[in-house]
Amino acid sequence: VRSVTLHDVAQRCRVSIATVSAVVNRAAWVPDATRERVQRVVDHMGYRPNQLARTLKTRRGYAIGVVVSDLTNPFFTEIVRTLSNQLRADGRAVFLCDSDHDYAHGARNAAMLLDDAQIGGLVIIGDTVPEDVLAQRLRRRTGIPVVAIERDYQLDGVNCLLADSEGGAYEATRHLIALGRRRVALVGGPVQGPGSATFGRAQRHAGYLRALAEAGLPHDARLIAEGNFRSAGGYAAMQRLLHAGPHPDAVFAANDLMAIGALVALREAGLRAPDDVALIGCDDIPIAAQTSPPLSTIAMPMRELGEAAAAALQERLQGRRLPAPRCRRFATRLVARASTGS
Amino acid sequence: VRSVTLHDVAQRCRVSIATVSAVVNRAAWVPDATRERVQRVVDHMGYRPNQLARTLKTRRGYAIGVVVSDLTNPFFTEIVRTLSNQLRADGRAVFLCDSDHDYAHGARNAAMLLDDAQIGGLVIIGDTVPEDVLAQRLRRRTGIPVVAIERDYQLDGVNCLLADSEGGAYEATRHLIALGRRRVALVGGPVQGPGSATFGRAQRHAGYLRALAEAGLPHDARLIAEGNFRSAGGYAAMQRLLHAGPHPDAVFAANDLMAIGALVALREAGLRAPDDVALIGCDDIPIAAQTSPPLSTIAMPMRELGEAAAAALQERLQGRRLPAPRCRRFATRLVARASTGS
DNA sequence: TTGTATGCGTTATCAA
DNA sequence: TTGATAACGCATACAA
Repeated sequence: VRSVTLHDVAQRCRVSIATVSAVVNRAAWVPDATRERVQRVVDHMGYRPNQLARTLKTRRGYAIGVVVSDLTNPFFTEIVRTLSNQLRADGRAVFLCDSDHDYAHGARNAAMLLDDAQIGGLVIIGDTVPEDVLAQRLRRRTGIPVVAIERDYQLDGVNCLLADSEGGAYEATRHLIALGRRRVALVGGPVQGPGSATFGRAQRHAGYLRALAEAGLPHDARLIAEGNFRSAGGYAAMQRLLHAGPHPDAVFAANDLMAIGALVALREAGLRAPDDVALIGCDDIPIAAQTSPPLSTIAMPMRELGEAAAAALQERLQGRRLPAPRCRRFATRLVARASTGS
Repeated sequence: VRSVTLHDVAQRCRVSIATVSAVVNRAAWVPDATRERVQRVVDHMGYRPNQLARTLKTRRGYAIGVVVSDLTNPFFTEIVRTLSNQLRADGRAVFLCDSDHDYAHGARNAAMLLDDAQIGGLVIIGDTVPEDVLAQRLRRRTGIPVVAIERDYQLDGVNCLLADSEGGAYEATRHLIALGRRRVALVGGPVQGPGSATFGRAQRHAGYLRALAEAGLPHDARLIAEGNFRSAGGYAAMQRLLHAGPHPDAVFAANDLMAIGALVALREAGLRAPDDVALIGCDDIPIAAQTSPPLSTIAMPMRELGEAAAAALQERLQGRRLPAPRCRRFATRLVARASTGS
């Protein structure tokens, strides 16, 4: 059961395969008469160009590869969804790869996509593809558009889309302080290993410190706990915070997943939010609005990021060389819910 | 910047490309001497076979395609993760496509994977690829292994992996009744449209009815509300249930996402679980254990499903024709937490 | 034991 | 305005 090839169509039309190819690729020189005649047969026979052969020949893939750090984090899936819907609307295939918090997996995913599948463009979401690996792969396949979300690669040819996490963390912490809280803790991202190179990780730490300093609050190391951007990490970090001395009266968690874990730890310790401990997260993933109490958070511009990534990619694929500034920054926004009080 | 080809290696070794190809593909007839010599050069030059060319020639893709109904549902992502980790361990590339609750997207995804990317195997998770579309695509690419999870395709060449949702729903409902509840409601999946063809959808409805009948409880239409397997649908369904008359004293939601939505609706209505309404979900996604109160649920065998899918695929790719029975059923398990009482 | 040659389905360069 | 034809990188039947 072979599929229809250029050859079949050509034979049926009594033209050469070159002509059919020209019609399919909308070459300008084909006269309208033959164009129509051929096109009709193409439609009738249900001819579809073999993308493998096409890519083999042109070295320009038609599909877009997406590498994502953690598919179980709604922050990422939300971005992935808007991104791929947009790309699909642009008529592109999207191949997604999950790295499951692992640099090795991220590296393999990038290599598979770039070397094996020979994709036409790449989107990297999160920090799971090491910079040197990316640089090396890009050296082989030069000129291929790459867009990174929430990671600041110092590579030219790659566009970086970043959220203003520093500002968000600053606002979050200020919000807690304005509520009258004085022992404001941070459940941060991992200081090393997977997740640590996410752009927002250091930014959120910095924003937290800036707000504290501005309010003249002392810097207390016992108020800072390290998580891993996952729920279990937030849970463990909160427990450590509670056992480290007099418990904090407010917590800024560097993402919502950790905030949810922290919420569980608080509940188990018999503490209530916001009465005993005011809690604010970061990302504004859908479940944040459905926890009990609903979680205050810093909304990350997930849809904007996804759409901007698709747009940047499409723009560069259309041929234009320079894609605006190398890095673009997107605003965040405070969302106050019950977990920080009414 | 060309990459290394068979030709380059052959030239360097002073052998023909056929020999190098044989070494790379581990042909039996190559003498150990040359094999080693060639292999050394292969490694040294960093040769990697061009998968596109290889697939174009052999018509057997190396990658596995995965189509998933809803990437924002942790039930699916959990399966996807174990599946792709397993496949990666088997040395296969995995390309994932999200259909976002849309038959058209599902159809396009399957077509892209099968026709364009010419994958070597396909896994379909959920109900988003219409049966006729799949049948048609499979007719062109015959012999390609396909595994479906939670959807019962009546196609040969397709392995179906199904969970015992009927039994699970039955247990869930019985659990509620055993708690002394008499007005036991169902928040079900969508009766038509995307989601409706999921194997578990009808099964859960049936299990619920069986338990009611067995307990001699009357069948009351006002106790059944239709959701869409998403949180918002569960929320709306619960609201309808509450407005339809005297509120139910127990609810079985056909998945955890809807149960979480229902929980929010209950809270907003000033009702408490389990005191006023006992609530049980289905799936046992990670957040189910972290809601307030923690959600009782029917655990679906997500890891087993993912691993079995990888195993079935691998088995069929290794050449064995018949892959055990066409359909395999996996057990579910009741997990009692606070939302149904202590 | 090894090399030659053909073709997979395209695109692209020429010549007609 | 068209049609041969040579790659693209690889696998493989067949000749040596």
